[in-house]
Amino acid sequence: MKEYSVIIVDDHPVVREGYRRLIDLQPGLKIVGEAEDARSAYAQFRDLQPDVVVMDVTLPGASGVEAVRHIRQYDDSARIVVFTMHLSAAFALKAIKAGATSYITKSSDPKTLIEAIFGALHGRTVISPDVIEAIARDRISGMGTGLSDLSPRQTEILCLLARGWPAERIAEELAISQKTVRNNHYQIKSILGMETDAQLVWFALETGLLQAV
Amino acid sequence: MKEYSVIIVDDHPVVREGYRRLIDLQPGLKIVGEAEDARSAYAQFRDLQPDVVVMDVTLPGASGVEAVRHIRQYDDSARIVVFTMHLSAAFALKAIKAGATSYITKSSDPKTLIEAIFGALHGRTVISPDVIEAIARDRISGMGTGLSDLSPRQTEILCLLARGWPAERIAEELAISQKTVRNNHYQIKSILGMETDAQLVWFALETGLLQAV
DNA sequence: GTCTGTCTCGGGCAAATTGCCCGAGATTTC
DNA sequence: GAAATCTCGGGCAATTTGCCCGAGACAGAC
Repeated sequence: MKEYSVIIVDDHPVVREGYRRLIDLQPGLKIVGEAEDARSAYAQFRDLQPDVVVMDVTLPGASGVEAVRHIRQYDDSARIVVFTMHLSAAFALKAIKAGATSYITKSSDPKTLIEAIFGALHGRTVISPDVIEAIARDRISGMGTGLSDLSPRQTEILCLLARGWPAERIAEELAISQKTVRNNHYQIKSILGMETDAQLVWFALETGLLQAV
Repeated sequence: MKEYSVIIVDDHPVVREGYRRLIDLQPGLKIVGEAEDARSAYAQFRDLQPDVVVMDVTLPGASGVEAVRHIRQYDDSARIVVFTMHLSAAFALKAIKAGATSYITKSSDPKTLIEAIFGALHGRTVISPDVIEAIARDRISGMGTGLSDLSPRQTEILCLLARGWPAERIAEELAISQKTVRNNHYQIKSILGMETDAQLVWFALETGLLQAV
């Protein structure tokens, strides 16, 4: 029986132990490497050429979605199973668009993860049921994730606004006038259909633009 | 050698596997039960009377801090190690005040967790270095968590504001005038020293007043 | 009893911001 | 090279904020 190689990427050591217990003891799978951030994930992939990568998308430093994109750029046939806490339609869509093969939440049954890994080996995409439901709900209630309706600049400004930066500081940071920041602020709220600034924060959080501490 | 009993509480199955690998294989410790939410954590504690509880504080449904309080109410000598992703001074202080013996973040070295468990058996409190630092930083920059500086009513209004409710809806909900809501809004911001509404959301999140999805 | 403190609720008003519309360069896309 | 899209900001009325004030309620202190 062929044994497939796996590398795991997660920033929490205890979670990596969990993967080992789950994946390594599975006949047919073998963990050949571990990484705890996006950069070393990429390095490990290049060095070890594993059959599958299992990774969280919330990592210290660069976003895991970036890591997915990066790895797929290097090797278009890479199989990447995203395994994360975030039950967010927007997050999932971003990951899939970036090139993830599957998207599974950590509250799923461990069996689901194993199935997703074997599925990925055969190029099958698995998305856990809770995420499917979230995506469906999202599609019904609105148009897409909403994030895609914003221009890059608007996304950038939203990011700063949601962090709690005052218009003044944003204007400095981006070297534009406060007036422009305010205009964008207004535009962003009306595009996303939000009434208050607090809602913007929640949006940024749900969408994965920002991460809760 | 006496073997101490442990129950683990976490809503992610894979993380629970990680605990098993870490704790169960440790000579002197044995996992006798698992729970995935606050209610069953309490039930398990009553049924199994373990020597230590290792639990995350962000659980589906009721907050883990409540679970800590509940368990300590039932058995004042219970040893509870909080093991969580949240690197937040306010969160840690709340957990400790609720009766947690130790507070360790998931990005800590696994050894730290084991040490905290054995420490807890002897009644020692262990707080991981990153949290200590966060608390120190907090104490220096402000006075306490800040939440205690707000009146009950202000806390209530903050809660609604941080959820993203417009002043109008808050006024309705609380049956007061919009003007009063606005005055409180201003007061809250100046008491807490915040400049923007987005910062209020982060404050509510860090302080445990609200929980991120 | 009265006094003092704190909380809640809101009025008032100048200063600042929002909501909304507009136009001009720069870039992209076809 | 025409059309579409971004980005940047001006303008201006309507609203909100920042800040100060007073009144009624209710606690505990003396």
